[in-house]
Amino acid sequence: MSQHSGSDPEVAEERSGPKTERGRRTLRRLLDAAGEEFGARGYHDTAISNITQGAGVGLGTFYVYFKSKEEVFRALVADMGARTRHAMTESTRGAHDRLEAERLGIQAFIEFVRSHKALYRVVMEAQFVAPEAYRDYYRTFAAAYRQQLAQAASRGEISEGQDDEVRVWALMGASSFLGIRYGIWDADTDSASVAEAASDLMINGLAPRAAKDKAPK
Amino acid sequence: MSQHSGSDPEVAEERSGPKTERGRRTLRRLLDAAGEEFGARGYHDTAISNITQGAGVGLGTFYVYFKSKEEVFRALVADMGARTRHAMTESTRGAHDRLEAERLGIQAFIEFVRSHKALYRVVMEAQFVAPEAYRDYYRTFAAAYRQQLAQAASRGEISEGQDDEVRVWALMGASSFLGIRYGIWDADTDSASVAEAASDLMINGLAPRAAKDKAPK
DNA sequence: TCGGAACCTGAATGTTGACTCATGTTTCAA
DNA sequence: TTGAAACATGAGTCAACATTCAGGTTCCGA
Repeated sequence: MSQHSGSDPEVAEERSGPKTERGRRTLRRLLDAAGEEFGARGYHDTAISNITQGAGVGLGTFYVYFKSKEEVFRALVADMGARTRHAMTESTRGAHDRLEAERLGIQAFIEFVRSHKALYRVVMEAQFVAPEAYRDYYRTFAAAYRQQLAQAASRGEISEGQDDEVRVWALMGASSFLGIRYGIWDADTDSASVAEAASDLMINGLAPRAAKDKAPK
Repeated sequence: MSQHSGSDPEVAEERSGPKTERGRRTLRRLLDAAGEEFGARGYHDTAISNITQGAGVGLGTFYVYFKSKEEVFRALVADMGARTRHAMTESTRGAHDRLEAERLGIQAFIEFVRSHKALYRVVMEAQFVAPEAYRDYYRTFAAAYRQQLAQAASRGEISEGQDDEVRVWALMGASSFLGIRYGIWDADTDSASVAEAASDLMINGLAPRAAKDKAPK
């Protein structure tokens, strides 16, 4: 929950993070508070003093741990990237094939956004506040996704597409928008049925089903 | 091109816009300059003085036409909404059926983003600067898109989906991400082949093609 | 030719908020 | 016990705007 991923977020300290337990605790409080505040008010409407108050530390303390306002923000985006990938990996672990994994992934993503509304907003705002971090977020995700598709295709579970990079971005875009639409704007809709409808589209496409008991036209 | 849509953007003037030709020209210059600046530097890094300098007018003149910085921004988003819908309508006009329209639409969207990079950024940033305007942008788009799908389904051109709202958002998301990926980040890739690969996914899905000359498995 | 409506202007105002720094306080190894 | 490394602090600095305003200038009908 508050493990903040594997690789330490880049903190101000030239090398290594806090040296003492007290320091690590303070860093964690600052990161958590920053997530809350940025998520709730957005980057520009969040003052450093909001964050330090949220963390229950003095204003100056912030600059003991971060070089700038932007730096915490970047750390949060990187952290979210790791968490998102982790959640996706977990949710699709039990799938029997890629097609099932797609459905599970879409549903898990919507639910992930729902339960991390604030932090997910941070990721999206990164597009404007820290474009590099934003691109990394999606590039890393896309790379992992591509590999999944390639393996699935070689197993014959999905078709050989014309261009997996394109497929991956289309799929990420679909999930992303569904995440906003049903994870944030309309968080009451049953996520399973949304995922069912969406994965039906992603798996079978828009084309009319070949008629089985009825001649077409 | 610079018609700025049908319904006037909401200007500061309580009722009606500029009364004279000079006024209309100044308003247009301000809107164009605002689009340039916001698109290039983003909302928060753009100062009103940047806009007025770009438009070649005095600082105070801005407030003759707009109540606030946010107001121009909203006007720009609304304008872009109209232009986007217009571009999509035009590009799919000649399609023989909905499946072809999808491919044309994806390609047209990528090209639209390419040729309006700056303004498209404005739309995306609206998510944080003017959330209402952002939601309107997509809601209006979604409504029109749904209607297209419903009609196509009744004509038998596409399958009856489980939930057209979900399909529409997935499709918009896919196009949106492809627009960013291939319209902004990598604007050199041939848009036709991206659209071809993407529409193949949206039309036929990920599922392996039913074997015609080879038994499955 | 005149008056007022429409339009233009940029210096001045006021606020906001990121970041610094000089001065503590706490921790802990020797 | 001690001193120095690590950590904490918040008043003060400073630059960056958004917005206002009081005083022009231009246009046009009568």
